[in-house]
Amino acid sequence: MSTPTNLENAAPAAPSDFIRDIVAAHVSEHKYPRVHTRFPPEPNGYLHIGHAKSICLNFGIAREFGGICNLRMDDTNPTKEDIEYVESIQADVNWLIGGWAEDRLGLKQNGQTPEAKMVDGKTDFFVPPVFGTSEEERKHSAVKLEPFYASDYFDQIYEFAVALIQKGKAFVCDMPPDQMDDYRRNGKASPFRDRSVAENLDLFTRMKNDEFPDGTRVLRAKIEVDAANIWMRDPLIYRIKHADHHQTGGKWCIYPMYDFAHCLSDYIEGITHSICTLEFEVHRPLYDWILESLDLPRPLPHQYEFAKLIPSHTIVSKRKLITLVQEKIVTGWDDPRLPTISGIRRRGVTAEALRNFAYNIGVTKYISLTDVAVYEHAIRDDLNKRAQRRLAVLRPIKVVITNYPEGQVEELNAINNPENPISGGRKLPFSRELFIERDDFAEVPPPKFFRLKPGGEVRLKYAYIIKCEEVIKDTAGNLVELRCTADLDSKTGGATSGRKIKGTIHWVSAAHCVDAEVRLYDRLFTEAEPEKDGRDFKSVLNPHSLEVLTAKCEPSLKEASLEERYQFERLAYFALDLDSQPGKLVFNRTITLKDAWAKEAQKS
RNA sequence: UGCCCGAUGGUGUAACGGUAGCACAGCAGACUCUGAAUCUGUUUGUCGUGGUUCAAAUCCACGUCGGGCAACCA
Repeated sequence: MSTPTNLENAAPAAPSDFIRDIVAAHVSEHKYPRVHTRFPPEPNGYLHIGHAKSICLNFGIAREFGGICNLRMDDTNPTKEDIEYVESIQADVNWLIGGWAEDRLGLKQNGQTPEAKMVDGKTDFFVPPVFGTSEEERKHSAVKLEPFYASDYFDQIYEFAVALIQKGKAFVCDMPPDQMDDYRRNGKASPFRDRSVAENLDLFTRMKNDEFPDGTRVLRAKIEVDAANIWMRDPLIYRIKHADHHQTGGKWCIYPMYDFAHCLSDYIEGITHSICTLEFEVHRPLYDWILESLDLPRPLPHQYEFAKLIPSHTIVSKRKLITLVQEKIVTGWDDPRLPTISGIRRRGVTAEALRNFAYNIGVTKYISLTDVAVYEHAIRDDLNKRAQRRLAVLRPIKVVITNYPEGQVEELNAINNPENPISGGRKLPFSRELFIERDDFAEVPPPKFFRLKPGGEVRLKYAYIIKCEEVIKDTAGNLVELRCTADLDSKTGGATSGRKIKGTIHWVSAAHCVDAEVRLYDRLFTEAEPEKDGRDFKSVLNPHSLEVLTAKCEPSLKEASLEERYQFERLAYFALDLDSQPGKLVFNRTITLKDAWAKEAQKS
């Protein structure tokens, strides 16, 4: 999005956490020629706010230490993955790192796969990154770039498996799945554990050549039968799966498991710091064992683990996100109520706000629940500096200024953003008939109410001080109109404009305003932990997570753009939605302004 | 049950043997042509018990509590 040029760069100078400390130590001792991280999502769902934390960590490190961060699709399970997700992941990553770390993004030339070369007399596989480009440059470049894919390495990973067999460190196991699980749980050796290298090679080749049905045979690493760490109990590294792959089509009927593919993918790409979440901690010995068993010529990557983000008042598990989408509880993966990156973006949150949030929450190994208020604060903080102020009335009541001439129109000066003087101003039409916010009038005012009330005065922002003279109701007793008089000398800058009036309210001119659909989003769940104590998250859905209204907007909003952010004064921040058409404005409420009055009103 | 990891105010995080700090939230006030923003003040904390030390959130031991893993998922 376009960024006002004079915005202070709110991004804090240098984040610090235990992983960056490790990287910094490696840099100072020149352990690696260059820091190289990676962000390796599986394309089986949309990226969410938890991934955003990981992206900010991995690209942040690349950025701070002059390194590179590869984007890699961790696509070793074709039955769960889809090209739709590959595409959404790229869009989301580009958006989040745009203008911040996009030049650290490691990609590869379209179709490029690792080549075998000799290093120190050993066969090696390596695929170099292309980096230092902006998204814009990539779009116009003749050389097409794309993410890395674990599936690009299936040939090499297969070779590594063969090498492991040849070293006597892997074997083909014919046990049925249930029995194998049972043996592993009980630390018993597979009866096939001691097959000869020749037989293993033959069987593995035949697995690859489509001679066996799914589930009949697997390749297992030969490590330890009864290791304390279950992941070291002769873990499975290749399985037969007759399924077309979104990248390799029908080429393979065997696919490597995560543990085998991931460390080797890291190695092939020259990754130095393989940063993942805590649940992989127990896999680390296996990660190291595989790489160390293969006698590889280049420095090995190492794995470091951190606690994933758990935000309050939402859910982040892919399976449950899918449920919300499929059961149409939300409108799609980019529903602005969802914690998906595409939903967050559509809601109007900027990438910078999301990055600042990621910085604020830090990185540790302690599993914690992050209060959504921290997230909301990051959004408000960003939007306050960025958003153009506008006047709009969500729930209108009509006001007639009885002492203002009929047919007269004044153009009043309004400031676009008091936080940002160079953002300039605009003209606001004022006339005899206006709309004000329903909540800004009370016939029977509660204590400390300093908005409009019968016989009371209030200031219209940028305009006059008005006094409520009469309340007009229909026969049913519903409020239809307020008749007010204005202090005609009190216009901003006028003789009596300095009068102390406690309340200032927003308004629009009835004859000049434009209608817009506004979608008022709120938290999707009413509870901080929707699934606390095994409760069904659907039982705590917030019934008011979306309210749609037609708002009365000042006319300048006709020129609203998708890139801009708006504050409807005294209400909330809004962004134009994708659904907007020429002549039909649709705004998403990104987040409300803090509302001290709501808190005060609740006390009484 | 085994193995691994963790524990600092309400929440999140810092302090790397030497004054427990910051942010969010809360509360009180100032300012205000946004009850926003801004500013000021403020409540609340080192899981427990021992030990080492002049000195422990930090090192050690034991315990308690919480979490992860035990998929032909990643």
